[in-house]
Amino acid sequence: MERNARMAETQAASIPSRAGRRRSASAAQRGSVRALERGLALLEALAQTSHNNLNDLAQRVQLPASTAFRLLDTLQKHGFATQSEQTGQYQLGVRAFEVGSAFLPRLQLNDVALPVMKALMQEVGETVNLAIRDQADAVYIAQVESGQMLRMFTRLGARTPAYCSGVGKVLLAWLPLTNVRSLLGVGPWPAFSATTITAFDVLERELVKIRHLGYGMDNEEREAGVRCVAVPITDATGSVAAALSLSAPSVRLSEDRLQRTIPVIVAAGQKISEQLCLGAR
Amino acid sequence: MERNARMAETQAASIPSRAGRRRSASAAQRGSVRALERGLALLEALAQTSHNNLNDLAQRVQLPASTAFRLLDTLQKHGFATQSEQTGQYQLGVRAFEVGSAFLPRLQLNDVALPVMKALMQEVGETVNLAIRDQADAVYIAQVESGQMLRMFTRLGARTPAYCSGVGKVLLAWLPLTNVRSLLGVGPWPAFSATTITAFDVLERELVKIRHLGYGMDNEEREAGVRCVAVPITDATGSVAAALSLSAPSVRLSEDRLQRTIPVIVAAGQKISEQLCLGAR
DNA sequence: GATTAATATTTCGGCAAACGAAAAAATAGG
DNA sequence: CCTATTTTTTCGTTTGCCGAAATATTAATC
Repeated sequence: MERNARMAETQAASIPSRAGRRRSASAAQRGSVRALERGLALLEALAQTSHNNLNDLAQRVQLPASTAFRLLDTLQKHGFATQSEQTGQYQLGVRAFEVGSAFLPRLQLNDVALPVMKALMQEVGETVNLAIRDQADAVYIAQVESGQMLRMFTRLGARTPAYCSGVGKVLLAWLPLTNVRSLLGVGPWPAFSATTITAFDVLERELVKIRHLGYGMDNEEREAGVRCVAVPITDATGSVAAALSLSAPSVRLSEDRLQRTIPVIVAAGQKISEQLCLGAR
Repeated sequence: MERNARMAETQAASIPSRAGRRRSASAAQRGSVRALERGLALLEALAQTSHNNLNDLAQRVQLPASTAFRLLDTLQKHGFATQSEQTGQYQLGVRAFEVGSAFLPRLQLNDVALPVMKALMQEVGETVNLAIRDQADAVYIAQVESGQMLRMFTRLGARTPAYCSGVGKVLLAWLPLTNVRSLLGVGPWPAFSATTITAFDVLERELVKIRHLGYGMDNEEREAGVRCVAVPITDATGSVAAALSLSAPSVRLSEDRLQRTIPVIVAAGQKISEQLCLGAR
């Protein structure tokens, strides 16, 4: 509260004494370490595409080539980037992967969630995903793919807006409404399909419904032809830590089959939640 | 070649003109961006343990607390770190995971390797791993776990010395011997079990054997009671890009069963390699 | 609930360290 | 062989980082 107030003030008014420095294009955050910020920006740029030459990268992060070079060189020395010997192109390094991998054990994934997810996939025969929330997005952190020929493609670590996905809406549903508003803004948000929710009041009603039912649906809101059912995973403190979802092509997920499937997914979500509580010493 | 010569020279002789600066404790790499280096060090520190308070972190990366604070603050603003609201402890952020996840598609994992790995696991009923080499280590980048009660535990993204693992030795086997020497040094290397190879000449003979047979074994060299068979995966250029392995408790992997299993693994490796060639436009 | 201890955050002046323009070297293309 | 493009190095300038120390915050102890 007090903290938020102060931060907002700092960011908005910013540096009352010294007058002429704010308009420096890339809005140097107050108190941030620029060199690190730039390095991280390069890391993200490297993560986006796999073939990057120096000039492109420099352009994309808005830096002079020589500066980008020095930063990339540093990233490389520490294994966060590599440079192809022949083409000279830059790629993401293994160390980025190693460090990133250390993020997962947070939810006791392998021990708790994955076995249940596998069983669920077996029972229903469709792809099962686990996602957590980051700001206004859902980030997929685990998945068990169905053996079906036609199936959803979601890369691990991929991110999708919360307002238009099953997992996303579930992750928002138990948040105070004011938080939801400050995360998403008041809309309207871009539509990905005919059924995408783009207005705040519609989303609000949807979230109420999700809280009431205990599960959420994505009825082709992100992508035409794809439905999904999502349930919350709660941690030991009782707050929503993640969302479990089952997603399938609409053609395979008739209203009938859907209704029969929902209890199974809900049960799986509860099972994971319970085990998380137990595991929390 | 010419490039290597120059690099070696630069690294070895280094800074012929200016004399007195090299011994500055944390050996500031020539031409590296210090702030970024320090930030990356913090990122790695965050990846090692999940509960980190400021002072511990600062200590571990050898920085004054205020400096570490500023860097962590920057990491946090960009989502690479988070700070627990109540305890104030720092953790790795989702963005680190997202960025790291982008590393995997390099090997067309989901499309090519994983299906074959799944099939292999089904057929043999033991855990299957995929690893790549980074310097003198092997890093696990994919795995399909067996349903067995007793099974190997290897975290994705984990790293193991190359000289004492099946995948590691395979990843070394087709490297020029001089490279192997400069990567590993001349030994002796620490032993993890009774059978760990600790001397260079022993390893050298082992690598010759692996090249000859087309597969490598780890006979409890890393951990007592664990055997594994590993085969190389070659990319479109014909060089060894990764290693595929099957690992199992020795009690389940008798000499007899082992011999019958080897051809299956070799075939799986070849299948992945072939498909990688095709996929390389 | 006052006192102490431990830890997290902010301040601030000095100066190393990062910066970027420009030159040089390497590489590719014609 | 020359030109065009991209990568790498150099170097003088100054900015933005640094870290000691002050302050705020939280937890622990009596």
